[in-house]
Amino acid sequence: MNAKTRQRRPAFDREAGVAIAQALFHERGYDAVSLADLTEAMNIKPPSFYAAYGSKAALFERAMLRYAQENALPLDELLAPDRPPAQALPALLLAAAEQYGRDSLLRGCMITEGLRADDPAARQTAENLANGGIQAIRAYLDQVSPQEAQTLADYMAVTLRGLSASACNGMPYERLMQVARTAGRFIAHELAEKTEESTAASISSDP
Amino acid sequence: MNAKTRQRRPAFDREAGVAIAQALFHERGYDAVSLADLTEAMNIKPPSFYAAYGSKAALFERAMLRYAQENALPLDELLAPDRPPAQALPALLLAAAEQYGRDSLLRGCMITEGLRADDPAARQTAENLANGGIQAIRAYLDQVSPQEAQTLADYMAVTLRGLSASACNGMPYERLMQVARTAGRFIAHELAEKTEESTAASISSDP
DNA sequence: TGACCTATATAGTGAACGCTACATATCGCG
DNA sequence: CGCGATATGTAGCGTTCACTATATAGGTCA
Repeated sequence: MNAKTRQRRPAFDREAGVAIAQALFHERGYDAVSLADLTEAMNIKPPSFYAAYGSKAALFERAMLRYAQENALPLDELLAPDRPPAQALPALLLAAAEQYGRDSLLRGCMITEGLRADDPAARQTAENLANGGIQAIRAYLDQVSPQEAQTLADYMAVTLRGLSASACNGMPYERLMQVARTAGRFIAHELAEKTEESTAASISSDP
Repeated sequence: MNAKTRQRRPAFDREAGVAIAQALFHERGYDAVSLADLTEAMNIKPPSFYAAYGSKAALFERAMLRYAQENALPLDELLAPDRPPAQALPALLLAAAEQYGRDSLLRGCMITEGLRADDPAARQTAENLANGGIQAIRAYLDQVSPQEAQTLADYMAVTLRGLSASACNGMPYERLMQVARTAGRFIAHELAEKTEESTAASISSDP
């Protein structure tokens, strides 16, 4: 008993509470989920809630971080620097559409939709996470296609937000995927033309 | 009479009130605008508000109808049946981006963003108007490019929603326009290829 | 055991929400 | 001028919001 000086009694599983909150926030959005909704879903009372999480906004941040870790797109793999953009960007769009439309209840991107929260603190949290994703795309494009980086990054941002919003508004999975395929094909065509124009340019042999 | 403790002003301009509400709802969204915000902006008291408009949701509907009449994109002209889609669809995207990003305060599409209202009645109103726009695009494409109508209509819907969401989240006007130009060029390229493929094919001349 | 400590439930807090009962002020009309 | 109809201001309705003061139940240690 020397090692454990004092054991915290886990009267209720706090991580499980974060998971419950994550689902509720993803399903309905930050503002539409009330304290009463959360405490009822967790089967606890408000004082336990505040002892465990501090505030609704703080729990939202934990829920979004959990979402980012468990559900966010693997940008590191999708946007590996040795991957040509004509392959990476369509793959990213497909992966996004697949995730946004997969679960009929948890539609869209929790972070992207969190940008619309009325609460400033919650919105700021979402903005920080969303900026991370956008900057990852931008950093990748700065390496592989610096001339078109800004335009392509903005096009990706707009398309991803449109996919998330459309998913939230009920566009079926198959049609979301079809739009992602279409946008990906557009990008691939555009990049193919650019490559043809600059024929003898940097030839990065792909493994 | 000690003093006229209560003064009453002449009747206020109800249409002007709708215009004020339209601006507030567009700027902040339905849920983020409270009755206190509305009555303060109109310089009236709640009973006058309810005598004039019935409810917050009813005023939102009037404000969105006003928006649709005054600010909505001229789909009839942009999507005239005799206009080729390779010209009409990019023009629609450009017009949308132009409108969504023009006013730094009234960003995005009021109807599209109204789809996110928590209040069911307000959301239903927005959905009815939004469906009208989508169906106009779909009806145009059914005429001019029936084979690709569904996919192109969905692509347009996703891109328009992405443009509106990105505008609301602060993407600058010039970058919105650049994304719209890019997406429009993608569509034009795609449709040009389709036309080349079916050059000598069955030319079912529609009158 | 019994002091100690933490997490819990009871039962609220004040503020803001959309909305309204009521009395009073203004207007059109004779 | 007076009367009815109407619209407005004062004041407050009931509800819900995020959040908390207080006391107790239950586990951990001496």
